Amino acid sequence: MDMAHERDSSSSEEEVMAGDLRRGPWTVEEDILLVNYIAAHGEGRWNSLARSAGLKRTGKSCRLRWLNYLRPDLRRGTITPQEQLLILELHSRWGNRWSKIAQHLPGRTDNEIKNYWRTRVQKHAKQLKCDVNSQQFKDVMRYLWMPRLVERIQAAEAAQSAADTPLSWQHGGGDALDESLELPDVDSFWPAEYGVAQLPNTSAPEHSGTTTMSSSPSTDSGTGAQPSWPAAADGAEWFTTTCDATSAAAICNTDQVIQQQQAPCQLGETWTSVPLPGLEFPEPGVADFDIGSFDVDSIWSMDDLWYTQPQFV
DNA sequence: AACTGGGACAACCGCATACCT
DNA sequence: CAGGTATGCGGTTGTCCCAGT
Repeated sequence: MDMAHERDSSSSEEEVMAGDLRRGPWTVEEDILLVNYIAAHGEGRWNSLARSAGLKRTGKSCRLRWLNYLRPDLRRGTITPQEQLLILELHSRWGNRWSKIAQHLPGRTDNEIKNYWRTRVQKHAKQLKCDVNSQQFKDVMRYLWMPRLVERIQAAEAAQSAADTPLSWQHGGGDALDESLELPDVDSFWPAEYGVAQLPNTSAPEHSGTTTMSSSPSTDSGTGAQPSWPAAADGAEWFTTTCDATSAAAICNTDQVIQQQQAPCQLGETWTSVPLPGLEFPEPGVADFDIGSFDVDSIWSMDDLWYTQPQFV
């Protein structure tokens, strides 16, 4: 979206004048003034910059405009599944520390991430009639959406390597991905410090075999506590999302015992959606986090419940 | 065609912290 | 060390656009 540059700078009727200071949407002329001034003198000292550049704006306003819109290294366009995955993971760890989260998404601003969270993620929580900070909703993210995102990332990767053609992340291929966005490699995109542990390819981490909750290795404290899982072979990386029967059952409001896969999802593996035993599934019914629409009932009923498990190959 | 409601995003506001004198 | 100023951050609001009616 590039509303500011489409706006006619003469349409200033709605803009509020507070004393000698302008407020409201920025005009093209103001943008040019700010960009040119920063190009010549650099950024910083925003109050004096605003005056020197001839902008009738507060320093705060100039800084925000520059950081959130005019800065040349901004990456505009659709939030990719990789970025979504990272946002979910980092938010689960740090909460609403938007600036901190944004530092790990090059070219994205804290404002953009914050808006994404409010418009997409909180919307889903609202649809599910639960608080976005509730354990219930966190479980939905952790056990359904995040594995699904991993699945989609890997599927797209596979498709890309097979066809070596531009990809669309959108369902149905109707909405083209911003062409400026390169599709990053999952392994390189997901650095080890983002809550991944090393585990062997051939065996899942030891678990009780009961419904004991295996908490995610990522913690909100941000202290970097890592799980005491076995070391990996062959550089395998494990995604922190774990599939746990208790939480899955809670998510689905059912007492039915769900086959659990307590091993974290491994990024390097092939992921498959597996129907629950004894149930028939016409189509995968997991929430689609990207397109922003899904059937709430499909989350909460058993009819469409799928869970994801790593397929060892 | 007009209206309306919701989504998406830009911008503002208040507070906290850092920095400077 | 205290006070003032600048900057950064998170929450909230405002505005535009578009799909549905």
